[in-house]
Amino acid sequence: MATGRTHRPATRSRGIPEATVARLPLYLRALTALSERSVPTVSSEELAAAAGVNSAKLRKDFSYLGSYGTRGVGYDVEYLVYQISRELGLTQDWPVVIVGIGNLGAALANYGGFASRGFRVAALIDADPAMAGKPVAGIPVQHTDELEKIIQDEGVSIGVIATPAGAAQQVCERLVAAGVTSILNFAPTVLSVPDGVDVRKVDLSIELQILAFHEQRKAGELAAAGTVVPAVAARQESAAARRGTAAGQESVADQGPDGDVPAVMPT
Amino acid sequence: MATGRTHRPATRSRGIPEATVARLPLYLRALTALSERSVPTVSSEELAAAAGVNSAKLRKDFSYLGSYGTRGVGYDVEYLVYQISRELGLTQDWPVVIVGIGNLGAALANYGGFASRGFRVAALIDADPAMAGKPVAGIPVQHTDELEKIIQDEGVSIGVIATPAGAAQQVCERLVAAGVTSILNFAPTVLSVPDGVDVRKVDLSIELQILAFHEQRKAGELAAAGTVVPAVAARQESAAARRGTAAGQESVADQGPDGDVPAVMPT
DNA sequence: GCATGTGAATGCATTCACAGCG
DNA sequence: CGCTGTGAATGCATTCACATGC
Repeated sequence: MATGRTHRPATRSRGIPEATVARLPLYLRALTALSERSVPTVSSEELAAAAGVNSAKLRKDFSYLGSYGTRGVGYDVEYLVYQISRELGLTQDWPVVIVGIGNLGAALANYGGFASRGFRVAALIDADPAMAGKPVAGIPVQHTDELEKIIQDEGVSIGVIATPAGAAQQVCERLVAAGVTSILNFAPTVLSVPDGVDVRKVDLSIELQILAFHEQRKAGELAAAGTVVPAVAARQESAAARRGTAAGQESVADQGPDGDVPAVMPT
Repeated sequence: MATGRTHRPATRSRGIPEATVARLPLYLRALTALSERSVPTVSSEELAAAAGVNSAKLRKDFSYLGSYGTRGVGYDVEYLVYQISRELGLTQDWPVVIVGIGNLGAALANYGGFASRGFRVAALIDADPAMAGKPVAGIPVQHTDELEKIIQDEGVSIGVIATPAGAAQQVCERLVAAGVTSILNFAPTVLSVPDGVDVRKVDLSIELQILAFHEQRKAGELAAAGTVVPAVAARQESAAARRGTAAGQESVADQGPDGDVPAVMPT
């Protein structure tokens, strides 16, 4: 397995549903915005709208954390910010390492969202000796040889993998062996990890493919209904023009030899 | 709403569950790898292992597409690759535009996974006039003024937003008005879109926060069990040392004025 | 009165387990 | 005989609707 879930029945402490956990950061962001505008209190309806969910769901989510609202009034913004931050573990400092400083790794290093909210880029690591010492986002890149040392010295438990797909599993194993127990994987590979290690995956091409599926269905439905949408017509024309072949089966799975693109891999 | 789901009951055509759609790209990737190694046929068990799911789920997923396997044998790799590609709409060409060519936008433009699988970067768009004409990944950046023209000329229906959070909603509206109906959003904001437009969100800081939640719980459980994990101990020491304050509530939500980080925003 | 908090109802998704077929 | 394909069973997540309490 490597599905990014801890599979044991989760030591019956306070079982917050996974789906709820995934929404807490959303609420937190909306609340932080309110807090910055000095809004003192907010109703489930308003907050739900800001976070893009419906209010019943939000109330149920919050009910897992405890009773932090006031009936007839709403929620105290500051208090909720604190409670959610604490629940998510953001009141402590989480050093993270980013491995693979290509295009994507550099973008991540520069990402403001890392620095805020208790995360801190403890080190940037790359296999290319030519990168060593070169500063990215103000932090000097270190060579992969240092990986274990860095993780132990800094007490890193969260690692970000932004290497090519071919290197990801090996990097993953070194991270885990050195003590990392949570991994955010940007490489398009299934990582296998021992029990107790969480993996979350961010996969650009998967997201695009899901969108394409829905796009296609929209187009199909419209066509069936006899509607003609200009943009769609244009796309299909130009697509047909560009593509030599008729149905285009074998455009799938050809993309030149690998090891070319800097930090991210084919599909 | 803006939850990235078409909310109508989906014109009873062939209702492939959303969860299944989200896994098809995974299967496709595993199958493509097998195909490249000229493996002719594969069992649900093997393929499931390669894709990181269990075999029952995989079989059920495939059953929504039709009966493409052979009992007692398994699935024909090439045939399945084709069927899934077709189902996902990858046998046609999808021009996409990327808006916001900062660090992240550039990484996306260079991303190999874009180019393969039927996606084609039709244009890179940025609001900074200084960027105009500058080539990124071999494609000249165009100014935001051209946005509508590009989308119409190229028949673009999928847009990628990699701008700062502040600009995202406005960009989104222009994309939609120009005819885009699917959006992949990297900006940490809730986009609101009209019905019929799909939005998918990729949010780095949310992923990290979810990992932190699980990390924290692991640490708690271990502590409760009296175990001492070196890495954890180290992290907590150094965290305490670095942080002046005791419980650290107000490290949340301070990160200097915005408009500093190139293509991606705070949290 | 009004918005929270929550049992109960519904709807999806996953898993089980085995009938069916090559 | 082995592996697919799928009804039936289970488990989660979302939604409904209203009792509860400020």
